[in-house]
Amino acid sequence: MLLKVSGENPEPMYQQIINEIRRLILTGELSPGDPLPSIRELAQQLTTSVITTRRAYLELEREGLLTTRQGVGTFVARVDRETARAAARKIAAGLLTRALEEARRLGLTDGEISAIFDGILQGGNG
Amino acid sequence: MLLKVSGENPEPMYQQIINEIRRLILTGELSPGDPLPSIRELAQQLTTSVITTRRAYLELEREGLLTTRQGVGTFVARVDRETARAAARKIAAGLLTRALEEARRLGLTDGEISAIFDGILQGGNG
DNA sequence: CTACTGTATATACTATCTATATACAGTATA
DNA sequence: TATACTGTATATAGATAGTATATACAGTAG
Repeated sequence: MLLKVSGENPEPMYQQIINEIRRLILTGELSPGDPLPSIRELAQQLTTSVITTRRAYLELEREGLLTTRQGVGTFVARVDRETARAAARKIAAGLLTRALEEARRLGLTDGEISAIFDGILQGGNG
Repeated sequence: MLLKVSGENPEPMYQQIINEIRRLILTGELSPGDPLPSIRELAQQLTTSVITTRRAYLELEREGLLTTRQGVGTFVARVDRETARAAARKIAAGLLTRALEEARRLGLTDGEISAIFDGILQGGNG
């Protein structure tokens, strides 16, 4: 399991791990029942501490994306695809809402913001 | 000058002050040449420390939005309306780009993201 | 000259994040 | 049963970011 985390990213490491694992699950790259590396293994892989990896796992467990058993390990929880997609859409909606609100607060009209967004989509990658 | 900052907002206070003053300038509520409260005044108004308000002013000065003279005070810099609007659009583009990228990383297609965005715009306030 | 302004520096505290270590309880396997 | 792993818990401690308070200096305006 290869997570894209970086010490240069200003975001806390545990948050990066959460984001990455959540993405792998929501995109289907990790399936229900898949085992995750132990918190010790992951800490070693990412050259970070066990507290950090455990915190990430705990948060994802709280979200219902992971299940954990002492002595056994941590696994992707049973999450059907439609629920996963709905979760992804919800997260995206939150991100877009926040961006939209900030843009509005800068005095831009919805029309202007919409035009900017479309411009980004066109100009965006293929 | 009334800034909307809150200790409950997880964002650092200096960042909130920066955002608010930047907004006032970009929306035209503050005009070129307008004086800002002294760092001591603002610190008192917002019940925060001088270091915090000074940090906000310094950053905005670095951005070119404020000019400062020792012994005199701090003022809104000469910024014409079109440049201000362009700056606002640029900031908005940055916010939207980041939200879009995160949404893509969740496995959502541009079509889906666009639909979500439109839904937010419709459902958004009036 | 006085009262303000920004600039600089020092000390110190709080909160968050993270590293390292130790120990316990549970599980799986040989 | 012993071993090697797993997660859980706790302790100490360091680094960083943000912030509070205080003091002092230099500059400005009336």
